[in-house]
Amino acid sequence: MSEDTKSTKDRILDAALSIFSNKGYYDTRLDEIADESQSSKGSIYFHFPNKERLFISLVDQFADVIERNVTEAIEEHPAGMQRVQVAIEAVLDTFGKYRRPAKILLVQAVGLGNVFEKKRMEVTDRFAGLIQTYLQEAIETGDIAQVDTEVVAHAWMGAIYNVVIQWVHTGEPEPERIMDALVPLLLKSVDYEMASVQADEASA
Amino acid sequence: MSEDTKSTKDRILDAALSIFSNKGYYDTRLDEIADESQSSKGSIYFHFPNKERLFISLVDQFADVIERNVTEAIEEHPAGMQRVQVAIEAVLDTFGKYRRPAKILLVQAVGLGNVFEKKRMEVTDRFAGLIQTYLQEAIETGDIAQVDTEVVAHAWMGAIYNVVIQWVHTGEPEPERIMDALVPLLLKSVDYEMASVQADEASA
DNA sequence: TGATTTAAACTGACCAGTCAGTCTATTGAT
DNA sequence: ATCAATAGACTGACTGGTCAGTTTAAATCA
Repeated sequence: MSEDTKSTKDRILDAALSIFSNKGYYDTRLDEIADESQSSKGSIYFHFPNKERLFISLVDQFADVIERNVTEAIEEHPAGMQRVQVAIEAVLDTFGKYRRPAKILLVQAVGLGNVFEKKRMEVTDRFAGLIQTYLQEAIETGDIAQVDTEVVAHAWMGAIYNVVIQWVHTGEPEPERIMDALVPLLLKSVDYEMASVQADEASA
Repeated sequence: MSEDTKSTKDRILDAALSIFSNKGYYDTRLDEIADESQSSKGSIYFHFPNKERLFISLVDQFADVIERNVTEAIEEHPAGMQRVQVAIEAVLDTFGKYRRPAKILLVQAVGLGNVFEKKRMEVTDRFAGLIQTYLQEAIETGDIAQVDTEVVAHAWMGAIYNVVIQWVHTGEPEPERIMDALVPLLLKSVDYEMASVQADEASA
């Protein structure tokens, strides 16, 4: 499916992704999206009710991708710390593969005022909730000692986000280096010495 | 110094802080700042060249406060991991004391487009650089083993930022709980078992 | 043909930034 | 002491560009 056989809606989404991720929400003009998508303003407003929703649909779309990748990666592993590790790796892997959506979610969707802030909280809570659940499981299976799972979850998310943001901005450190340094760091922070999980994704 | 004996410029800064932190940059109207500061639009433009610079001066102001607090807290401690610990505590302490400036720096200054992004990078790099330096010292003194200080620095900053952001948004977890859970977490992540540093600030 | 989709011109609310003018305080001259 | 001159701080009505969103008409499809 090349660029010109795609549906107009998809072309609009692609263009929006590209421009929003570069310029941020407020510096992006709908006319520019119309241009870049080889369509028109009317088209945009046919497919989306307004600028806000167009942007938010990009956020949602990517949040879904991440969540799907995590739950898929997890299901073939037993409950406990191994799941936590696999989940982190799946998130990092997804960010690594989709740099522009990552920038939208982690950078451009922040600080846009309260409407967007609410949406961001929603996504954030969704992920933090996931991490908390898996951590709780790991505590119950005895893999790690009792910890404040709420703080740990948010701290981990922040750590992951920030390292990825740095990469999104500068191209450094590369995903591989992030994976090598960050995963052990996070696991150690709850006193878990990791045993390397066989490289599933890497061979795919 | 009560509200009405303050200089106009200070009243403008106060109002700007309050409104920017609540509504974000783009949803803030200069007319509203003029209102709230009991001054006028002309006055704002007398003291600041434009909206952007007014906002940025708030960011700078707070970044300076943090850096000062950190360097002050540190100087009475010996190089090594104890400094790292004290630095983290000083940052958390400062965020805890200034919730609104914290929100400006951590939330409202993100995603505003490239001008602001540059400024944010500058501040971020400044702090990450500090942390990296202290970590490097701790490695040299043998307090901790070799680690990827760049990744660790950014991961820590992200962890701190994100937990604080959560608190800024929801009021939970409270600073004390953050301090209790987060500091050991971060130190453990580089394999350092902390010995509680005597409570300097607490008694002040 | 008629329903959907797209193009392009158009509208008008909005708001950052301007500026002519006022107000207040300080200085210096008589 | 009184007045005039100057400067710095401040006011708020006004403007002009911008751009999200609308409208209308044409094209494409079923």
